[in-house]
Amino acid sequence: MTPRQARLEQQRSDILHAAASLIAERGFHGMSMRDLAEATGFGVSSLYNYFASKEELLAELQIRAFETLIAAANDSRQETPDAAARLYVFIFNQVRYFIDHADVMRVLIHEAAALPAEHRQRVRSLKEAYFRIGRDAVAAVFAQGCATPDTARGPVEAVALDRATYSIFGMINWVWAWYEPTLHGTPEDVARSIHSLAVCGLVARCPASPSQEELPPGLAHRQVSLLKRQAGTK
Amino acid sequence: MTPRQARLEQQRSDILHAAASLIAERGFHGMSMRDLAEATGFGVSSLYNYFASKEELLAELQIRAFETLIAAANDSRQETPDAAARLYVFIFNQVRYFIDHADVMRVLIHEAAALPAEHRQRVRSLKEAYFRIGRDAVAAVFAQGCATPDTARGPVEAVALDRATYSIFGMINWVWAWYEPTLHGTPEDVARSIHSLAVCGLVARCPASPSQEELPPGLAHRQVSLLKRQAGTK
DNA sequence: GATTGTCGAACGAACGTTCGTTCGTCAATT
DNA sequence: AATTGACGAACGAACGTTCGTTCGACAATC
Repeated sequence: MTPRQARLEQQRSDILHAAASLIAERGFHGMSMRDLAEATGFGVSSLYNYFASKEELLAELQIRAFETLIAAANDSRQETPDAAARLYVFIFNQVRYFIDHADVMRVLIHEAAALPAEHRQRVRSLKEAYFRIGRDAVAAVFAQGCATPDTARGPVEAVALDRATYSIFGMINWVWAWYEPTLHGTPEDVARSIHSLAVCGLVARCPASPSQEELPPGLAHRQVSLLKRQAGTK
Repeated sequence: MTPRQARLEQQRSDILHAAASLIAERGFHGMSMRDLAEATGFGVSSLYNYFASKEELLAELQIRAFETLIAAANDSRQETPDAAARLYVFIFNQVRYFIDHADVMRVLIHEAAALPAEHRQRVRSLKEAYFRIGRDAVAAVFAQGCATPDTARGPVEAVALDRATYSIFGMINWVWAWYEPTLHGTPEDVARSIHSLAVCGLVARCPASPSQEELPPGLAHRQVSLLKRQAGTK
């Protein structure tokens, strides 16, 4: 990659960072290109050297975010054979990512509908791919639980599995709305609470508590950065 | 109430209905007063006979919604002595309300930050009051679970209780993002899935399954309507 | 019972501002 | 000499809001 392209990519990334912050604060329609220009230090018109329109800027932001999320989830997929532990890794990765990039998270959740129809489909398919990864992790835990001798549950229907998966995503996605580092513990605490609720529930005796044992420090704890910055900047 | 006032209230309610739908679709900043005028059949300026500003319209929408939610939750609070069953009623009420009024729900979740500072505080206190109701229900289930002899859990710390409560709210609040009546079962199915996940988890043997027994058909199933319409008008 | 006055309610037009976007220019880099 | 990238100026459109006016219903007056 020529230094020309590197510099261009760097500045596109900077603009996306600033845009994520502003959109998270005021919504897509609430952020003006003049706001974004002031935040980045560019003139208003210079932004159009990097993105064709305001909408394409939003689309690029969401696409990059989901691609990063999917890559991180895939990387740490087959680390451990235990289903409950794998689910914990999945939950923790996403929780920490959302806590580290709260503004991007808000954009992902809030502004899917603001996209033009063309980019909508691309983002939706990425979202569905990510959902399937999560559902596989949930299904594995489900199957493992059903295999225990003292439960008489039959095989889980697909609809119920979908509902359970969406509910678990709900717990994770809602973190942006309430989490305060000074009030609610570490990201690990949050991930443990969610995982424990998902696997064991509020009152049941928990047959699998993988939250205690430490995670492999490699891929699972790898720092995922949505909009990658060049080394040395900021 | 004089028929004059009744008519005025009726039309305020109509406008709020239309606004909820438009804001849910495009966001607060994405809805223009001209859009709202066209949707309601009023002229643009006539809207200002009913609301002082666009922001006050949003504030009124949110305040009414939370007041309705709180009233419904309070009504069905002490129906049954069983903690798990009470939690189910709480979950089901909110799930059904969100399914019936998906647009209002989206406004509540998305547009809290768009409020001016004055109304912000009022909405926030309502939200906190509602949270406390939910947390009490969760705490009761927690305490009941801890009392069972085969678990060795100590008393639940306040922080963990908060995290669990927020997570359960997350499952419920996320429903708007995925629920499709033709794909994901009835509202009762959704509430049962969430409640089962909250109380029993994915794999644990469930000590309390109150979802099977029917609910009292009175207050718990009472239809809650956010923006009350006069009888007889569509 | 006709006339008059009051007032709420709805409107079109226009306000000043801000929106996203385009264009021509010009300095800096290659 | 050629290309890139940053810029201010300007565009038409749309924004939230205000204004003056009009219309029709209802009570009080004659």
